[in-house]
Amino acid sequence: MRLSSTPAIKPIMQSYLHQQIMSVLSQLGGTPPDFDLEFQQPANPDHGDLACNVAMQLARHFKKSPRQIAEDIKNGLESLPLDPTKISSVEIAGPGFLNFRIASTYLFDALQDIIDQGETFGRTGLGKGKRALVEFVSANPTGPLTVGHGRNAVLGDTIARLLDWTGYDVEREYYFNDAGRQMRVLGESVKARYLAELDPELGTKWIGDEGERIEVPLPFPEDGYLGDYIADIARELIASGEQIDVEDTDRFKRAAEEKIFAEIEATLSRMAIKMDSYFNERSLYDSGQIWKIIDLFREKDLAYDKDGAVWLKTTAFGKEADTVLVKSTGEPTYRLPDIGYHIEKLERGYDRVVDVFGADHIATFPDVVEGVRALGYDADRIEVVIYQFVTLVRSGQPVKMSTRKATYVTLDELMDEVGEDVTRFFFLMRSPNTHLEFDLDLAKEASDTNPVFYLQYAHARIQSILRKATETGLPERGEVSLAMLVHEAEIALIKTLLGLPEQIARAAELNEPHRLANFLREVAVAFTQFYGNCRIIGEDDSLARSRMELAKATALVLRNGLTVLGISAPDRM
RNA sequence: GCCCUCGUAGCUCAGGGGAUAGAGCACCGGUUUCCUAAACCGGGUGUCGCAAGUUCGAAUCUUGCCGUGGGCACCA
Repeated sequence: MRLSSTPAIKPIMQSYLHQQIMSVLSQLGGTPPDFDLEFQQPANPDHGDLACNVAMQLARHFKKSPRQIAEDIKNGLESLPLDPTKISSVEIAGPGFLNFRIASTYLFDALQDIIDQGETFGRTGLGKGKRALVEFVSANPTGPLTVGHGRNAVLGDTIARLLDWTGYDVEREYYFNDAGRQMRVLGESVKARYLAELDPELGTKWIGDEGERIEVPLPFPEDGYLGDYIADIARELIASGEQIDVEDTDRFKRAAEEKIFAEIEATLSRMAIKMDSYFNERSLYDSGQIWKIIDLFREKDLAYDKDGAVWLKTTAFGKEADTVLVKSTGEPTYRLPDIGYHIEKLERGYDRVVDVFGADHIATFPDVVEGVRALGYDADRIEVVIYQFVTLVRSGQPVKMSTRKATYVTLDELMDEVGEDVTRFFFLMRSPNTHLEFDLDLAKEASDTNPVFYLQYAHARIQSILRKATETGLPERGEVSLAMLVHEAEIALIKTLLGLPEQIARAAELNEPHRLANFLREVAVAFTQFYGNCRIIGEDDSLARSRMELAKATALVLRNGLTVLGISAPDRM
């Protein structure tokens, strides 16, 4: 039997051992000034539950061999002595590692603790009293959300959930701009379709590059939006019977914005995503904040006029060239409102300001962060999560998508095809900074080859066992003795379960939800090994009940973990 | 040309300066009078892109080179 690794033990044992080892080291003659102990969890179970490399690190300091130092520390620890209800053994191995094994009584207490904590197991208080803002999606309402937005949405929402579970007071915000060029073109696109609907004799023209030529009504803008939803909006306007002044392009824009925003919210809602606030870029103009920022840059000699435009000295931030803040037309480039927006967020007092951006922003956000910093704000509070692009794969071939032809796959279509849970999980299961290959065939497969089903199945199976146990007459109440859980699969499972809080905390700290997804797979694997080796129904009542407690704790860990990922934990499949 | 990402098994990818670098898929073989076979068990020879450097120790940190993707507009 191959047992899964034990990612859990470290925080439990570490603080205790840290104290004990430092105490021994001071008896042995002390440590260098800025020295601190390092612990790690061995990949190999033969190396115990926790290892310390202190002997190797201090070989030079003590002018002794690492193994000799390890021997001295071990002797020192044993004469303290170590608490046998916490640590069951200390061994020296390899070049001088100290390998510690956790006492099983400690594990049983910890297991009881999981059960007692129930739905709150996994929560930690690292962010207690702190506030975080996660800004994500932030697509201008020019069309339906696409697969690419989906990765953004799921990452942002899950990061918010992770922060919530680590004690932060979290808000989700959507930033958009309804006053820019994109939205103007959107209004003109709708207007052109509207006119064409009213007047079938209205001429058409061809736009686009060679190979991608598309027929559109004559008034259609060259870079207009081509999706069918534009004509739908136009037809709805006609059907509404409203008298519209066709010169009032803004009316078409507003109609489009309203309709599209409602659809975006509905799409997000399918994935259990709800924004707390929407921030309109326009408010930065209305408040005049934007122009104050330029003055501040000028005062610091970081902005100047040239060729009728206002330039930001990005060369002062290490860039090759300066960049334009305000065009000669008087219209700011995106940098200026972006800087303003981030200052606004920092002034709202958040301890962490997380942005979720696609890879196309990778080179531009540093201008914004450095600009904010240059104005005296604590830009270290800004954390930018960059994710790489998504490729859909069907039958081993990439699905061709073209924004130009509006032949992209929408997020709704993706969810229609593979389901909401699978959509969320697939967007989360890879590190944000790796290019994501979304295999549609795998996503639709209802077997253990699909990682989502594998996790959900483990949960459903536990619930099934618990139902069955009740049906077969196992008394609800009775003696439970967790100390009966001595099989190596049982011990390994307990150790794995204990890792949930640390895994969530680490994923939150690094803004990397995939860590939790990977951890849950380990839990499911460890449970499956337990399931294969240890029966519940049919055993003596007290052993059966003890194992049921372990199974319940496993279900809790799976459900809590899946909840953080925004994925359901079904009782039956 | 410059900046940023990534480069790990046939494929998709984990990997927090540590011990013999892992998982899933695929492929091969086995398991069902037994709590969900939507399952389980067994099977891994890889220049961790290449080369230097730092370190007791490097897939991990530094630098250079090669390759992928993204970006280098008075677009966002």
